[in-house]
Amino acid sequence: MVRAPCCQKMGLKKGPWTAEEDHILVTYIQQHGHGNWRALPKLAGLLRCGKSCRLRWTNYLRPDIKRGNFSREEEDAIINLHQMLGNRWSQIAARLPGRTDNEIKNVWHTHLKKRLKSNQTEPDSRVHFYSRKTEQELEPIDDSSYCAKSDSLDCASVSPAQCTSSNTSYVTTSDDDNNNNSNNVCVTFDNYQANLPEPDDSFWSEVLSTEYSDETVNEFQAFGGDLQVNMGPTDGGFSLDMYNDNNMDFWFNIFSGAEEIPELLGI
DNA sequence: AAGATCTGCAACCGCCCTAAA
DNA sequence: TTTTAGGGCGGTTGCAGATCT
Repeated sequence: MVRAPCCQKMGLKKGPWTAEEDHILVTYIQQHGHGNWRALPKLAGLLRCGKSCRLRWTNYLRPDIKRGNFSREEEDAIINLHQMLGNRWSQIAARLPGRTDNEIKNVWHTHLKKRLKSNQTEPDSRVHFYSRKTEQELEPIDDSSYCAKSDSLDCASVSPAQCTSSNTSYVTTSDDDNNNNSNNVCVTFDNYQANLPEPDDSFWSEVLSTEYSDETVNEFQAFGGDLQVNMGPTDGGFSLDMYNDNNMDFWFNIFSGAEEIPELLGI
């Protein structure tokens, strides 16, 4: 058997798809499914290679694709996931329903990479919160502040090296947005140290036991590696997610909401 | 107003993995 | 065990529209 060149056969069309081609492809797949991509264009009457058809379908024509701009929440999710997964776009896409790996890859290269680069600071070991207060007015932010100002909050992550065994939590973050012109300021863990207790064993135990059984947590930990907890802003306030370094299939949302996390952090 | 440059994104390329022959 | 087809994936390209000068 000799491998036939996929997209280099004479007479096969390349380049942008026309509305008519889209219609033919969608109609065919709706009626017959896509089964064998290589055979599909011939059966459907398209002068395209199977690979081109597959890409057009998966990246553009699939009915479950969400079109339109990415929300701030989605962008933050991509940034967080990219920190964990690197350029594994398909894995990132799997966690963002309706978005394709190609779309996420484009957003990363055109928006998010620049956003991170322009705001990048030295890596540190502080947890960052943002408020519309001026730096001189730093003070502990109460729950209602978080709720009301969730749209001005940026990325924060809290990552204990071990959920149940560490005495001192390891706290890290990415400094994502020092956007002064919107009067946002960065409130660091250091600034809060007097008022914000470091999350300790009891904090993580409480978080985990609230939502998950011991069995689930044990299974989660059995894969080894560090338990990681990511906290970031969402439309509703905060989302706290737990994942395992060594097995990305383990990904749990612990909380979503404005109230619980500041409360648990003792803010 | 027009040409130059930049930006965003759809599509392609080529490598890799897996299942089947 | 080897070879191949099929499909998945990440990197890159090229074009069209937007913005700048």
